[in-house]
Amino acid sequence: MNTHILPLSQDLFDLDLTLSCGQIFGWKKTGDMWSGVHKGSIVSLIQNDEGIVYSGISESALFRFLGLHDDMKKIHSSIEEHIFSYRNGQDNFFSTQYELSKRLRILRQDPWECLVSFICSANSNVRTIGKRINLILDRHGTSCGKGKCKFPDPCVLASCSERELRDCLAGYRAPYLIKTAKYISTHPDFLPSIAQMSYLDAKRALMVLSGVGPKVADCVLLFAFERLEAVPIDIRIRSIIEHQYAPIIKFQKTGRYSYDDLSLFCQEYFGPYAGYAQQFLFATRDF
DNA sequence: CGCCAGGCTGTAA
DNA sequence: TTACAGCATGGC
Repeated sequence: MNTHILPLSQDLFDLDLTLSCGQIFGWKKTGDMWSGVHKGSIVSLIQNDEGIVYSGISESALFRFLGLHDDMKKIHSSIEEHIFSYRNGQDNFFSTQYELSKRLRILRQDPWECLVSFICSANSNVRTIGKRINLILDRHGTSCGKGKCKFPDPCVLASCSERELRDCLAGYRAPYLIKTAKYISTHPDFLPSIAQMSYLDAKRALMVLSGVGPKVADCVLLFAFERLEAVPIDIRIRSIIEHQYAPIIKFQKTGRYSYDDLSLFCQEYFGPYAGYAQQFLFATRDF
C-alpha cells in the first residue's frame, strides 16, 4: 500500500479530536494510527509533525472527508461577527471553548453510515455508540480483508433480524434500524435526493424515517451533507445554552425551550456556520 | 445500587 | 401544540 503525506500544521488541524469527538464511530486508533474504511477501501491516517500520513485514499478524497477545504478563518470570523451583533458584545464563554476545540473539522461522512450511527445514538453515550457501531460493522459488514469491514449496505441491515441487531447492543433501536434500512434499500434515490433539498426540506424528509427525530436529522445533515448551519441539540448542548445563553435569548419563555427554539437560537446567534460553533462547544470534553 | 447518556415513538390532554 | 411514559444498555 502506497503511503503519502499531506503537509499540514498541527496548529491548524487535530486528527485525534476530529475522529474521536462523536461525529463518527467506525474508526479505531491503534498506537498513533487511525484506521477505517472509506468508500470500500481500508484507510490509515497518522498525524505527525510533518502532516497527515495517509494510505488507501486519494488526496482529494482525504481533503473532502476531513473537511480540509473549510476556510476556518472565514468560519471563525463569521461566527464572531454574528455573536457580536446579536449581543452587542463579546462571548467569553464561547471564546474559551473555541480555543480548546478549534482544530477540529466537520467531517463529510457517508450518509447511510452516518444515518445508522445516529439512529444508534439515541439516549446513549459516545463510547457505547462506538461499541454498537463496531459490532454492526464487524458482524454484518462486508469484509475488505485485514480484518476490516465495509459498513453493511441498506439491504444487508434490512434483512437482519431484530435479535441480531439487539445482540449488537442496539436495544430498542433495533426495529428503527430495520424499518429505515428497508426504506432506504427500496428507495435508493432517497439519500442522494436529500443533498438537493433546502435545509428545512431535507430535515423534514429525514424525519420521516423511523428512529429519526430532529436531533438525528441535524446530525446527519451536519456530518454527512455538509449543512454547516444545522445545529443538533443534545442534552449537553441544551444544558450549555440554558446556562450560558438563556438570559440573552430574545424569545424568553416561561417553560422549557423546545428543540426548535434552541436550534433556531443557535442559528441566529452563531450565523450560517452555527453547526461548527455547536461542535466547538460540544467537543470540549474527554471522550 | 442509582443516575446518566449526541432521543425517538406513541399516546393523552 | 405540549407533556410524558417507555424503552435497552453500558459506564461510572
